[in-house]
Amino acid sequence: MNIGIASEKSGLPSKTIRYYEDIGLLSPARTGNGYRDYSMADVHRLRFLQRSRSLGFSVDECRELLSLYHDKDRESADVKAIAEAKLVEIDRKIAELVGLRDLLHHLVEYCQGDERPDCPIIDELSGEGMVL
Amino acid sequence: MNIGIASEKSGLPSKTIRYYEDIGLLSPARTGNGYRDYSMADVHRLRFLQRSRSLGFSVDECRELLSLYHDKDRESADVKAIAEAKLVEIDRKIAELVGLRDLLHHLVEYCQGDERPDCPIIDELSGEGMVL
DNA sequence: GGTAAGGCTTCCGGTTGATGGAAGGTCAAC
DNA sequence: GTTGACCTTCCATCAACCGGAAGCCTTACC
Repeated sequence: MNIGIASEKSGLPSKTIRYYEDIGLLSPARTGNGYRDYSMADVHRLRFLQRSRSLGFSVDECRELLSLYHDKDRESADVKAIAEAKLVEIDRKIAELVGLRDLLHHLVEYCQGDERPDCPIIDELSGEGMVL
Repeated sequence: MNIGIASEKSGLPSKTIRYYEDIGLLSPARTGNGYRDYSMADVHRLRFLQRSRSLGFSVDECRELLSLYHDKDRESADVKAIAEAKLVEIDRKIAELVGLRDLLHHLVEYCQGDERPDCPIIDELSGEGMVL
């Protein structure tokens, strides 16, 4: 199957699929004319990558998950550890963003948003604010 | 004042300060020996940048905020609009991450995390899961 | 047989926001 | 006079791709 079809089936752009091949995440067969030829197993692998990436795993983590996926003797604890680390990281990111939002929200509320030049947001950024 | 001092005073690494100059965010004077020579106004500008970036504004948004900062006739509404757009974006990012966390959390809870190979996380990623 | 469209190939460059390092000039102290 | 800290420029690298150019391959249509 050509890359266009693999792209449709996996939900990944062709560009991304070639990129994943470049960095060694898969190596499809080639037909006589030099076209890449994807098997169903390749597509499966691509979908795995698409799902993992959309769950926030980095490409390197995906690489690790893929090797665990193919390791029939894997221990589920190994997979769980990766997922839990990711969870902690996501929680940290959320907390950081919430803090950011609260601060920004506070500033926006205090800003009149009219035609006058007084602006607590600018004051804050310039170091003359009362919040930070 | 040399870049090292400006770095200390602004809280930005020297590398970053030079980078900001490269992309046209400031242009300090030079002394006879070719060293950059920062004024207090430069340092003020750098702190403004440091604060804006840490509030999640992109470099281009910082550029815009800086020009509003120096525009004595600015309307606070202009600044507020930028901040509000950023707020919406941050909220969207938070919602996305929360969704991600919930899903991942769900998977981690269902995973035994023992020495056996059965793993709902891998099942999910491989498309054999029950959640997605 | 010609040709036009669309899909495929490789390769190169750009994105964002810096960061690391090499090679070399400068300055202050001992 | 030489060490060490600081400064300069330039070039490369990171993640995870995306866009586009130049050039094959295949298929359809006349």
